[in-house]
Amino acid sequence: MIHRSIQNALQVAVAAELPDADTSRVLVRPCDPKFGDYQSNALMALAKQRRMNPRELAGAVVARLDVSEWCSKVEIAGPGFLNFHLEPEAVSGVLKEAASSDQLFFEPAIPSRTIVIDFSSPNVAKPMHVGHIRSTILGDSLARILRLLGHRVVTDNHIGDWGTQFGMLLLGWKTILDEEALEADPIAEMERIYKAINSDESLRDAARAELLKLQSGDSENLSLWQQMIDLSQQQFDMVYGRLGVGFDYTLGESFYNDELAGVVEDLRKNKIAVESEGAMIVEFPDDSPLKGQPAIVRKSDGAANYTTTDLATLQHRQREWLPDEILYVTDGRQQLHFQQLFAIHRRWRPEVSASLEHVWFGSILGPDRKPFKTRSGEVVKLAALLDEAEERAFTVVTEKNPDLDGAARREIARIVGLGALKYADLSNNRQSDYIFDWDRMLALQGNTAPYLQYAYTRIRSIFRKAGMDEVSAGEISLSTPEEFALAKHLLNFGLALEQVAAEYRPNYLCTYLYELAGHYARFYEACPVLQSGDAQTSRLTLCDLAARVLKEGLGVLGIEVTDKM
RNA sequence: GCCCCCAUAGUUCAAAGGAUAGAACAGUGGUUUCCUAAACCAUUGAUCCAGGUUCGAGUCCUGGUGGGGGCGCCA
Repeated sequence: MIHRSIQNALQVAVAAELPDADTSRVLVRPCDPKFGDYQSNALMALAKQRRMNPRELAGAVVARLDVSEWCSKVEIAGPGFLNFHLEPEAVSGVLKEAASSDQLFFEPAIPSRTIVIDFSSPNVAKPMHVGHIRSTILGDSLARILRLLGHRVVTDNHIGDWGTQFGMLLLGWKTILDEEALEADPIAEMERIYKAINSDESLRDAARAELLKLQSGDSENLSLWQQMIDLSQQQFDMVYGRLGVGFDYTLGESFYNDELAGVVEDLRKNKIAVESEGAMIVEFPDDSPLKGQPAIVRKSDGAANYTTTDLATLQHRQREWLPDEILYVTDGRQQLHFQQLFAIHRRWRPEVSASLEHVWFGSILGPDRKPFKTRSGEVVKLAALLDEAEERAFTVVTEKNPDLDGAARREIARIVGLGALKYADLSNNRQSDYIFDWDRMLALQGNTAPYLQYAYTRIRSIFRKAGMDEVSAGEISLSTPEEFALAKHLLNFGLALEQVAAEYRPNYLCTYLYELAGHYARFYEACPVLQSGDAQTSRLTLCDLAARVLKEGLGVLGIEVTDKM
């Protein structure tokens, strides 16, 4: 990548001028086109530390800098910025190379890390709902992006398959289960019996008794419990199938049951956990934000809770996969829990160096800025949400392209509808709450999936018209501003991927792809491809590269493309 | 009460301590004998308040104001 070459050259020049400088912080980044193609502001910081004049330092560094292989000029601007302007021949050289390679403007990360990603985590016997969508989509996208960059990624769906709710479910199953309803819609029926038992105070003791039987290994209850899990997993698989989401492992909470007592005992022996009002708790007297907010690791009834399960899970992941990093993709409301979990783990396993990251996200709100619900105030089920996305997209496709046959329109609607839904989520900063709005996400203009998918179809349409599927590599000439701008933007795909990986924010990639589609649209307006004579092969190559980057970029967001729409 | 998160055009969102805060939607005006006009071009308009650190602050620190969330036996 040219960017990296320039950065390396700059680091060498800085090291020669200032032998004691930490050049790892000397970075080169894309910048506003009015200043150049890449920019570095590192010299201002270095000059400041040394009480030097930043422009003089810049002058001295530039005198030692040779980037003529890639740049037509390097300027010192403002208080001490370096602005780099790319040489068209250098850019077209990289494009030519990429055209005949699988490496699309990015390089594998060195070193490659092992990253465990914990996401989605639905509950057994409950419908997957809108609350699971951000975790599922974000986690899947991060997994894909980190894998593309060459990391070893382990995805683990930590489903909620254990806990007090099973007492009520078991009691309901034995007393009020409607077999036919279960057959027709198992999740709805399990939800119904749970609600029925839960709302009746007088059944509390009976439900508790069922729970105890389950916990002590009663074979009937274990078998019913397993049925509930299997029925739920079928539902999960259907939703994941539609979303194109997969997991390497599905290890639910129950997987760790046998380890919980040992974890608590270990914490007690090491004086990390202490008894309080019959429960075992961990306090954080030295940890400012956690002070006064103890975590319970064993309830007074002797049962462990989720903090303990998460500790056992951590231990298992550490032993099994030796991760460099573990990501927890969950709602921001669980921040306290994860701070406590990480703090306990640091004390319990100080030798473990894996970095633990809570990759949290904000809420999805309705137009009224309250949590997103249906009109009648119900939680929105995920399957219904996917149906509606496809249905709304089908209406649009039918309106825009009535000549396509029904099956083709259905398939396009599936790709466009699900793409729009995912992109609306991923294109926002994950930490923001965002307002769910069908019309905006499916809009045909603006920063939406349909806009990006449309850019792709326009490229494919050119190849269809040309009667070819791909173009054989040749010289690339970047003679117009639109061609040059598009080409230069293609080079930065890898930077966008790295930016996502550094902060676990796919919205950076969305922004990059949206800009790419914009550059392509301007190129498309200004530069005829077919019937452009000598320029045709060069322009077709540019089209093909843009299409490949769009497809791969959307692909790692979990979004498909289509040749026609 | 304590703790956490958030605050940017009319609206929805961006912004690696960097340059004149960037888009989109909505609004207004324009572009098609030409590869999909689901497009393109032009244009109006914003950092909650008060201090501080810095050559430079939407970004970091302190104190307010407003909103959301969490606080020992749900996850």
